[in-house]
Amino acid sequence: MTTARWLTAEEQRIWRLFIQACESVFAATDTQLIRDSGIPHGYYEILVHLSEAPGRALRMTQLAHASTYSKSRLSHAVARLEERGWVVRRDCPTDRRGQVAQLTAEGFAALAAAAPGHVEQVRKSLIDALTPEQMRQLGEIAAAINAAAADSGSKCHDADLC
Amino acid sequence: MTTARWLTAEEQRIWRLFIQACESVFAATDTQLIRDSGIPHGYYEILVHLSEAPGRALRMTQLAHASTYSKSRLSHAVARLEERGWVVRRDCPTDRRGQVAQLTAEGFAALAAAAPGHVEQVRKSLIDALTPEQMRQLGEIAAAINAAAADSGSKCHDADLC
DNA sequence: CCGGTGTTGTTGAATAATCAACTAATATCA
DNA sequence: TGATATTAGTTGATTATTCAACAACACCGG
Repeated sequence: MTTARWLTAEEQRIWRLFIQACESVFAATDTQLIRDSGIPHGYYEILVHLSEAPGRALRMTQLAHASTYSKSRLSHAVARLEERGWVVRRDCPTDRRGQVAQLTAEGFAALAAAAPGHVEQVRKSLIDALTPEQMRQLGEIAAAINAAAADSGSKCHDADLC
Repeated sequence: MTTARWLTAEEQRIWRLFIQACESVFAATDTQLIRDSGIPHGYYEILVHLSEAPGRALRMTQLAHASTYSKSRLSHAVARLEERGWVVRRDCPTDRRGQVAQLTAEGFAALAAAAPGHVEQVRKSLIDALTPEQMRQLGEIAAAINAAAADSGSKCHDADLC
């Protein structure tokens, strides 16, 4: 590596604002979800992805990818969701190694009960804070960031996330 | 609360892009820091704030606020940084309840060694992915989000974070 | 069909974060 | 002053996450 280009004062300012903004949004949504529904945001995401899948069921690996969970983390998380009765694990019919996580009626009900408050909080923390133009810009910025990550991720050899 | 306004498809798309973008940036920076320096990003932030403080020292509460750590989390984290020899705790001279966390020479050296690689990663994950105009927009967007959080936070009664 | 290789998912140990309870010191105010 | 409330910070228990090792199965070439 050649001499590192240091951040300009402006770049550093924006970087820190960005960190703080992300943390404040996620802290607010997570706090609201736990307070009103007892569901941490990570679990909420799992339930959402299951609820949108055909048959409200997904293979563990697909679910992990959709929720950006590692396989291990998902395995532990689904175990806890199973204890709550919100998810069940079934054997995969086409691959005997595989497991299919399926949302139960109770899980769907819990999600349905939690969603309105969560949506309201997302509005408060993010959407209502921005102008429509800024929302549009944020979409493009986020897409650009994700594209860059996907690029460098293409040479990723990490155990779980590729 | 009246009937919740559901998210439009476009709002939901942007919200998910935003979540994913934040996760990809923080995952990348954290992975790089741990791989190259053995310092998780949260610890790095603590070291940075100390390094910038007068005397490279800060009261625990100020440090917690600067790093958006809860008091308990900071207390545990500083204990671990102390084990590494990067920080020392001293009694506060003006308030006998207080503790002052001070960066050691070793801690400063560790930070200095880690910084270039970290900066490089921030460029890769965020800055180089965006146009200068988008960086400017991101700064304003983040500022707006933080301002909204500060507003609703003004009625916050949480034990730690206010 | 058999052996190597990659994939799927789980497990338990180690590490980290959260939560509630607590000590000790300070601030407030009658 | 003295009673009470606040604030600073720590601690230990609970819970969550990561990490490395693993078992079971699928796939692929000979």
